[in-house]
Amino acid sequence: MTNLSMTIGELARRTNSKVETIRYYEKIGLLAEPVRTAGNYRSYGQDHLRRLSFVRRSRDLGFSLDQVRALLDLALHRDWSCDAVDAIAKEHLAEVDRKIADLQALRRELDSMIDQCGSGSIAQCRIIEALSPKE
Amino acid sequence: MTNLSMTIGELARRTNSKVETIRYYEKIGLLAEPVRTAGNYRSYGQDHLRRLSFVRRSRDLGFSLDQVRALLDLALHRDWSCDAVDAIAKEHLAEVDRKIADLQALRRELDSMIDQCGSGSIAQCRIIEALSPKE
DNA sequence: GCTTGACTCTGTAGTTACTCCAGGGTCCAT
DNA sequence: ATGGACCCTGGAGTAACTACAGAGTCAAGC
Repeated sequence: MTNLSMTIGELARRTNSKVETIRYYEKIGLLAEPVRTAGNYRSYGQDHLRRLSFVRRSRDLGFSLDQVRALLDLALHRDWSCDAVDAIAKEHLAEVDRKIADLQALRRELDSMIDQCGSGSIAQCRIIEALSPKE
Repeated sequence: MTNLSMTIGELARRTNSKVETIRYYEKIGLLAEPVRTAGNYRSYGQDHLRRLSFVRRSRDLGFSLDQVRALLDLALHRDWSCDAVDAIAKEHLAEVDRKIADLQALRRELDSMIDQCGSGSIAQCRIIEALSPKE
């Protein structure tokens, strides 16, 4: 076992977040209070790193903190019925699939713009249409 | 041409947003002021629907309003050099690809949980690990 | 062993992106 | 001609950060 231990600044760097955000997550109970050093500095370990990374990346994917909390609960599925886990997982799966489809549509359009650019000028741009309601 | 025209409430319903959010976007200049009816009601057309849909879905995918503005500018690429369009599009493309990869990892884990549930109970859950830094 | 600069602490105020009233006007089906 | 569902403006409230201020900690170098 790697007995990793880091300061709040290092954790922030590794999870691409701000120091203040980490303290904020601690305050609202999303991240467990870490142990403190003799000088009262927060000291984080591997599980803090994993959990915070999950939170930050989920947020970056457009999930609210409440949804992130639900996903974390799902992850720990402490004494839950399989039916409940199944229902919640399926709901999230549907949303994830929707997001993937939207991102792929956006991706195609960005790609096509870069392509067109390579050949001199941009003939057309449909990135707005990529995320518009299909009629 | 379909000469579509709708109230703010209908636009909200069609774009999965709140009436107040639309008025807020108008206030900060993200959405053009629509024409008004005799009774001072906002009246929206096809392009408002498209643009707002793009904004809402981009937001749902975790882009900030500033990023959305950049994408919209890119979409309209009024008198921009191809180099500029290319650079910005490539930057966004990289981020989009990252997001797709993360969502697919999350998707796999949710899928596997649903699978395990089907066969009685959950043996393991790795959704946190799915979005953790790979060591 | 003392300084100095980068980092941490708590607490509070500011920002972004909405969201929710209050108090009133409009529209239209009965 | 009236009740209910909608719209208007303006302002306050919420979620999720983000940025100080003022003070303490730590390790490197002299």
